[in-house]
Amino acid sequence: MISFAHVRFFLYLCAKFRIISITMERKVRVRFAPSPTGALHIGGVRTALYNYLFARQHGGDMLLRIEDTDSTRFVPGAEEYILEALDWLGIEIDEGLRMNNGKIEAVGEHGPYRQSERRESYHQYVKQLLDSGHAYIAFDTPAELEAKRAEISNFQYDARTREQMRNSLTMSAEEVAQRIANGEQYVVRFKVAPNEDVHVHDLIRGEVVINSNILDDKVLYKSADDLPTYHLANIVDDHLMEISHVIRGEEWLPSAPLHVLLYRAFGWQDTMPEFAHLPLLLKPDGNGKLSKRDGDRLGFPVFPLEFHNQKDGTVSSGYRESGYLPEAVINFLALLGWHGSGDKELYTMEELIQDFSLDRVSKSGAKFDYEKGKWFNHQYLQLKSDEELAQMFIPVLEEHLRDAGLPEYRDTDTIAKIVGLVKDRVNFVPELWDQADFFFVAPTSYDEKSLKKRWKEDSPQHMQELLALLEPQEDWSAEALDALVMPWIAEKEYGVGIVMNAFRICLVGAARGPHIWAITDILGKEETLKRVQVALQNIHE
RNA sequence: GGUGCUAUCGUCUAGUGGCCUAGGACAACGGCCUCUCACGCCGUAAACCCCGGUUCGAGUCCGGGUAGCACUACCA
Repeated sequence: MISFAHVRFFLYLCAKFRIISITMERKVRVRFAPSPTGALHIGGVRTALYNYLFARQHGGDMLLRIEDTDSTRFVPGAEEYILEALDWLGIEIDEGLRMNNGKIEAVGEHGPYRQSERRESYHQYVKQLLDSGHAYIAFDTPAELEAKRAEISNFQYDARTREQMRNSLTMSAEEVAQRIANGEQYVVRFKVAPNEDVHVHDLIRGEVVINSNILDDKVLYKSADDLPTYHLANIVDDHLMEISHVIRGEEWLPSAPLHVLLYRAFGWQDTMPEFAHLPLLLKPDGNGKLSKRDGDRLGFPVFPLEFHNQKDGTVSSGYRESGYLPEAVINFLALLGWHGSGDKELYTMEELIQDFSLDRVSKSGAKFDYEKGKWFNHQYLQLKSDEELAQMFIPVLEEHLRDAGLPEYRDTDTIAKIVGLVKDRVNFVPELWDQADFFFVAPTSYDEKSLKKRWKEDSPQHMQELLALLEPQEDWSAEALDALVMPWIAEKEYGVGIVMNAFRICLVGAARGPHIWAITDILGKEETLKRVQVALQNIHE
């Protein structure tokens, strides 16, 4: 006969010895729980990615919950931004809030998924802690606390000091009730037991032990806005939403013991999630956490999408708008803090899901290397077909040609052909313009350095002769032109480099670009000859 | 200040006691290719934070330093 006590004891053993709890194969459920306080930072994106990879690999669920318990820091549009960014990157949400064709939708049985909408459900848990003596009510005002901190250095609201403060531990029940009835504002604080070693098992760092003396009696709930703080809401929601693994940034490691204590106070230690604290993303130069300012200073985005902050009116650049491909951003981010067992560096999302594992995540912070990010984008750009790239390039093209308009002979097929000629030399789609501008606009000026080096005394003479040679030519194919021009150069002994570079300057305006016959092929006979004539008139030494 | 985490080329990292004369990638530099600029290919330079200990043997294990970072709110 198996009694309830037996089951409890078994669960206790499972919690005590991790090996058993792993073999129990609890359904994997992870969550990404951002705050809508602005654009989603690239470090947050990586946290979301690792959660997603972990969930997919274990056939589990990826949840998205909005942690908006601080009404003062709310930024309009931030929530949409976060969901849109994840959608763009291909990080799929199984439960909670997600983007569906540009509209926010909520899916799942554990909702609502915004903490501000879960207000009522936190009340009973605050009460539970109060009733069980794990928490108490405090009336100290922010000003009083500030004064206390100014008066006593290193002041901490804890077992040593709470007896001197204005709270339900130092007042009669009647006085507490009276104050609340009078509408006095209060907070509920967690009562941390002193001098206890709290063990946190971290999947990346192993056992972390912190003495409870350094923990303060954290505020769990504030009556002012009738909302819990992060710590309470987070634990309650993770429990209610049956989260199995909490994968979050290293900045949370110091408060993990508090969270463990909270799980215990609620009596939820048997189903407490596993923790994994990810290393931080650091500044490329110097030390410290990567911040928005670093991006501005060093000239690269730290946000996935461009963000228009409705609160302060600022605009921040994004990876998407800078021409990044989502698969490149994913690959780049995945390798910042994680590495497979071999030398492989190019991973599709599917391969990442296959190979990802938390025990191969680094323990130390990773400096953000923007140059490597460019390289990843280059790799993924080359994988795209010319047609796909042409579609992405056309908006850029139209932007550049706004006044001039697209020449009629530049149809989509031709654009794809042009893209194919220059794509291997760019890292980003917008850079295609820098490489291919002369296909669309005839040169109006000629690069000085190129002229100095490649435009010789005889060049006008050569170009005149070349013009005469090309004018009667009917077959304008690359092969035909090559067969016509090369023997002529050889016969006249002008030198291939001399003639071709001068020719190139006429057509391009500088000493750059793809093979010359590829250029004449796209330009066509009429435009080619015209450009040489114009150059002959305009180039003066 | 206190507590915790971390420590291999400039950067991301491989490395789980002998396969390490420390491997790969980005960036740098040099060469090749070539009508140009790129791309690409080939190559060069470049690291185990310091001091002890354990061991026949330490980048790898242990201790102590040092340094960096994070946290230390009625923010998350």
